[in-house]
Amino acid sequence: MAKTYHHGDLHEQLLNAGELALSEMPVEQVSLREIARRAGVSHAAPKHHFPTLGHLLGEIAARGFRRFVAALDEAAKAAPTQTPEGRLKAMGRAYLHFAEHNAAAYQLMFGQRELMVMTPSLVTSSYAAWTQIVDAASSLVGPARGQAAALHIWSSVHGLSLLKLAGRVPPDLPWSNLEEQQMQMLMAGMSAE
Amino acid sequence: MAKTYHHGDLHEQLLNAGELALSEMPVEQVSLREIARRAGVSHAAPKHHFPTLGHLLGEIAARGFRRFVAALDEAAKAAPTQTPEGRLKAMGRAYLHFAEHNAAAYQLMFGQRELMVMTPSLVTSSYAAWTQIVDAASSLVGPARGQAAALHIWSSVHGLSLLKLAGRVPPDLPWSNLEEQQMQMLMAGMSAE
DNA sequence: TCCCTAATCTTGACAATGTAAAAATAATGA
DNA sequence: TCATTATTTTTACATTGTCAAGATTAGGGA
Repeated sequence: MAKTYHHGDLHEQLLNAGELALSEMPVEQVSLREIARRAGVSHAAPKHHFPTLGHLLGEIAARGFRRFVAALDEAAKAAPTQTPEGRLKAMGRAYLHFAEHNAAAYQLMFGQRELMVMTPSLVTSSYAAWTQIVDAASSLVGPARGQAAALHIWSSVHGLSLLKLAGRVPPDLPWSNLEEQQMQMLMAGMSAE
Repeated sequence: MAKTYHHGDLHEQLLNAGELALSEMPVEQVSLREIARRAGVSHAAPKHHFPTLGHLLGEIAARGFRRFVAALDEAAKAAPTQTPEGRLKAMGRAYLHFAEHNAAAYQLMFGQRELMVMTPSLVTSSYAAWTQIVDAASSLVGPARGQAAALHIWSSVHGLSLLKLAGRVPPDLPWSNLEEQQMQMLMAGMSAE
């Protein structure tokens, strides 16, 4: 089913336009009409490809999760010290880096945007991100404590990212040191017990 | 300057209506017109009390932070074991409880709502929340490491709250146990080193 | 080649939002 | 009492997401 009707795969172009918009403006400003505008079509054109804005955003978020998983995976493989802890630290740093440099996308992926629809591909791709962290955590603390440890990692890094994005980290704190300290405490908490 | 013009202190009533709305509907649906509607005035009436929706939301968030600080303070005072760790744990539990039972308010306070304005009272009340946690953390790990520890606590509990609110905590995990485990790892991470 | 059907896109409309300006109303102060 | 000022309402406008009706175009038979 090769698609080349009017615009040649508008479905794909809408996703691209959405991602581009998300990289250039805050998540709140990314509207259906804005995406359609960027794709060069009328404001109602997306209707036939995505029933609702929520579905379009859901697909964009799914793409984000795929990039996210890939970034963490790559970081783990490129970790300087190839131990469970070394890989986890590398993933943590990659996580913070991703959130900071893909702020709007990250906020869409994890945000409380009520209208975003849990598309099947969003479910699977976000679940893949979760299992990725569970696996990495399990290799450190064993499978029995894997999920709890993963939740702890995720909470910490997620919370830190959001506090930073929301500007709630006091600006007088030296960030570069802080990031390392946070990772340190995180690892210590899991290794203990 | 006793205020009893038309509605008898509409300023206050708008804040009340806003808080009530926030307790009855998701944060995304709380609009200027909705708050005005609940206060029984026209949609443009708030203009003379709050120049913009962002200012009104900012004041509501400030109130939320005051309730938040009070709740954590009370929890610390009522902690069963009056040690730095005991108080911190009680505060952590109170934090999670507040976030869960004031979901919309919490999401407003910490959310990435772009339009919310950092009102002076919001700055001071949110800073009060921060120093409250720094103080509690300092009493456990000493003032030198207080800020870093506070950030770690905040990140973890904040992240956990948001993951739960966003429905990203896998539902097959037993929450009651998890909450305790998370606190355990959190404390272990700070106490180490 | 022609034409019909179905997929795709545009146009126009509706209700809702935040904000601004103008008009109306009520309270204050002389 | 009355003019001034503070407060609220009424209109209006530019946005937004979604829907329904058209117009347009592509595809596959004849």
